Amino acid sequence: MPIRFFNTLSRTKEPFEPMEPGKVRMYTCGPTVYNYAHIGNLRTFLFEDLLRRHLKYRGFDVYHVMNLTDVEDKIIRACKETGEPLKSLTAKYVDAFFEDLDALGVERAEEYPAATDHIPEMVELIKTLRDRGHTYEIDGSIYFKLSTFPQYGALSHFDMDQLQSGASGRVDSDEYATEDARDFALWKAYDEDDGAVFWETELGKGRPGWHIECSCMSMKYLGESFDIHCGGIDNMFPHHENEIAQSEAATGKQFVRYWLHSAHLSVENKKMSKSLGNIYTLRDLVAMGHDPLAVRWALISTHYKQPSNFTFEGLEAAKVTLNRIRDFRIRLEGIRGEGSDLAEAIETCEREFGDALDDDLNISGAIAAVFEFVREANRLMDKDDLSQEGARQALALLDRLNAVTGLFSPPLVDEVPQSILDLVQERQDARRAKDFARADAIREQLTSEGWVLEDTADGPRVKRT
RNA sequence: GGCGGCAUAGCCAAGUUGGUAAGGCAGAGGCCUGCAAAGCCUCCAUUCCCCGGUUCGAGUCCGGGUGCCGCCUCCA
Repeated sequence: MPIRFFNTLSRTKEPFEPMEPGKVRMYTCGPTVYNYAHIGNLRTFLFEDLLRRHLKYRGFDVYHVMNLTDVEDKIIRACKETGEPLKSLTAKYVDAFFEDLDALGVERAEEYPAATDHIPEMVELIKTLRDRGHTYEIDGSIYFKLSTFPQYGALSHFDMDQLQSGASGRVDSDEYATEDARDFALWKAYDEDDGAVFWETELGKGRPGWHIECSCMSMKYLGESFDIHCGGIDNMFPHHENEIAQSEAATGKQFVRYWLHSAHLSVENKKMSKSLGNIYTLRDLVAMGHDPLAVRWALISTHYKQPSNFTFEGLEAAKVTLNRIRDFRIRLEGIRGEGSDLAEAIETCEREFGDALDDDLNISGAIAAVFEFVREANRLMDKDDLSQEGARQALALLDRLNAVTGLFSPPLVDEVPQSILDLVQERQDARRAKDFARADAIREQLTSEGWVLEDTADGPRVKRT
């Protein structure tokens, strides 16, 4: 069965075939680095991570580019408010962004181009558009003339004549001195509010519009036509629509073949908003004591196209589920004897897992396949009938599936303090002396200090709660 | 006003071309255990927002409602 993706362009699931066999070139809209990424942003990045990992799992050579938007209205505003220079402000949040990715176990893309490193390329692209008659200039700013690109709207399926300009209530009319309200800026002439943020270029003194960086950098690193472009659903219009207009007007070629958009995340059934105080960053959750991998689980385990609801109850459930996998791995690692293997179950699990993800990244189905396998393997271990080789193969399976999802990794080994080990030993002595009251008291003490004690066939084991 | 998405057990959430409701969490009972924990077994949706229709058969198709959500110029 081929991989199929829901392509926003056609609004249908299509078999995925890259332009160049065996090689996938993809671009994903990255962070605007003026703040810490919130869990909604992270959900999208996790979906894209799953996408690239699954393509690699299926044998594709993936070349993935994610931009860093480091010049833009909100950033400039933040600079004004804090008095911090653009570069140092954005550098701080770029670092934070990569820290978050690492904590969540997100694989690195091949390239992370920053907008401010590509001003000359953007100028060139704008000049090309100008030469081709797609632009006009007002007061030093250059705009894309939408009337020269009649295909506009193909992605979002908006009928431009029916768009109600300003319906979202977010448009500041003063901001748009364009001929047509729908035209968008390619280059913004310098304004005093921009402070020290400007470039002296052939187009004059100013800065690029937001959309142009994605057209420019994606085509620079991936070519004028490439396979996959992703982003949050909110970027579909106008951002991605504008990217298409800029790119295709400049090259005359199809820009992107498959567009994949992730749905939004709500928090406790409410839209994230400052007034509700429910915009969480990864570091907020970690500060509350949550495991980043539990956050990964909570954010990745709902199909990307499905609106998802983040709840603390769900995060707890993710933690418990993650622990189930971790305990399972530890149990497998302890298997030594002879017995049956799990060849058939492994084959079934991996096939169902792969089939599910091939079907537009059906992560729920993939996870379900893994739990069927976990139960079967546990059953065999309960009967003491799993061979060491079988256990080894089961662990190898988990490693393969972990390479795709990042959900089945080995637990981090907790450093157990000597004081805790002493208590464990003391309890063992008490048990041997049949002083169970004392033994239970010690276990309660361990619990209160954040450790769970389990008596296993191989002796007592402590782990973090 | 326009466009789009979603409604499946207490919660989260899958359900290809219609064929008789995955999985996880929580809960109940049992096995195991000195007691636990972990694990395993059993139970937990005559039913998939509502009303019609097509069909031998619909969560899945068609028509009509209801509710929630998103986008409509720079929010992933």
